[in-house]
Amino acid sequence: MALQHAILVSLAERSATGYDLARRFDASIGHFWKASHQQIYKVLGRMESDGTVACEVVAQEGRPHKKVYGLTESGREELAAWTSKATPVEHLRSEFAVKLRALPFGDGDAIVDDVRVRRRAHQAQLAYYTESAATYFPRPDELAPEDVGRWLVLRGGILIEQAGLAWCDEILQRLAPDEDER
Amino acid sequence: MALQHAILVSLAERSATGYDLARRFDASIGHFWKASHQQIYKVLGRMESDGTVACEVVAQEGRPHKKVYGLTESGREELAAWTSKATPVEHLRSEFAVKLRALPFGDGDAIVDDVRVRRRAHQAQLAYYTESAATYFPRPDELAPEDVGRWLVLRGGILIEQAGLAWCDEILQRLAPDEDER
DNA sequence: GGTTGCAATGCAACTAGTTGCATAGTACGG
DNA sequence: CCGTACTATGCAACTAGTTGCATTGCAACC
Repeated sequence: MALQHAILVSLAERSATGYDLARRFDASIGHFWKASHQQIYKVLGRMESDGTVACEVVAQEGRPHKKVYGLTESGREELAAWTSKATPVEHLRSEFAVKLRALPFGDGDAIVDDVRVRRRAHQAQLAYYTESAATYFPRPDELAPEDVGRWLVLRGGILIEQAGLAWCDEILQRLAPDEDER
Repeated sequence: MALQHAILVSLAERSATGYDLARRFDASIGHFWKASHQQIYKVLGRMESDGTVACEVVAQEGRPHKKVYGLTESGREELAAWTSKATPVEHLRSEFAVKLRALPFGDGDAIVDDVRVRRRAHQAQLAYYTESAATYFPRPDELAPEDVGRWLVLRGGILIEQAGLAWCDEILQRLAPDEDER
């Protein structure tokens, strides 16, 4: 039930509708935890009946009404309680690694193509994180206390994408050494 | 249905019982795709009725009988077909990153403890991969063709764990700079 | 002689997440 | 005026994975 906690964090940062949350989970926090709007509405509904969040229905002109959710006192407690107990170390799960192991039984060229796609994705993501870091945290040595978490998360993203990129480069060097990598 | 493909790869490398597979998914291939024995038996059953694997029941003395599974022709085709089509790039999903973002709303000391646990886990995993690489592939420049995939997977593991370790170190430097890191 | 552990298989109930569909009004481009 | 896109919410059916339990027999340890 980790989505619950991701929602708690997101709502702690700022109250929002399910729709807003869905957009945040497409960007920002969503770089580390994806969720569809269906799943968000479902969990949000459960959280409301649990009492960790509460909503206020806001009528809008020319738009559907919306339900703005915020944390309740019990939600804030739940969030604090979650941070204070250890999160089990998640093991990585990479379909891509499985596929690499399938090299002797499959189509090497297709796998190389796959690596190239993946390499570009890592590059794009890395560029995004790097720019975000430069834009929002131009002086990482003088961070406001409330920004430390976000900065560290960005740093994690950067390190992980760099590792992914380096992996792709090693693979390409091994499997397609003659071709121009770009 | 990625577990299916992981099982196909594992059985392509060597025929096995469900029990054997469960052990492999605790080590080896399991470093990149975990699965419980329950899940394995379930999927194996479905794969048998799909005709991608077939089993032979082997009686044993003083032990329960066992079902040794192997790939069928259709299983080999399915595996090759899977390698030849692109795997969607999986987005990472890190409860830990979410937790970091919860820093302003939670218990900083507990989070630091969590980072230490995580750091040790990355260190252990890195040591395991490094040793495996040294043991099984002492001469990475002269790999047999069938070993290339396994070698690249190990390299990926090493790069990812190094990135995880570096992340933990950055976090600790930021959040607990005075304390001895070891 | 009892407990623990290994080999070997599996069912049942549950939780989490995905995919597909539905609705409804507004705004904007062609 | 027609189609597309955005705001906003949600249900239903399905797939994947987790958790808990059950069985059988042997070997080894204390």
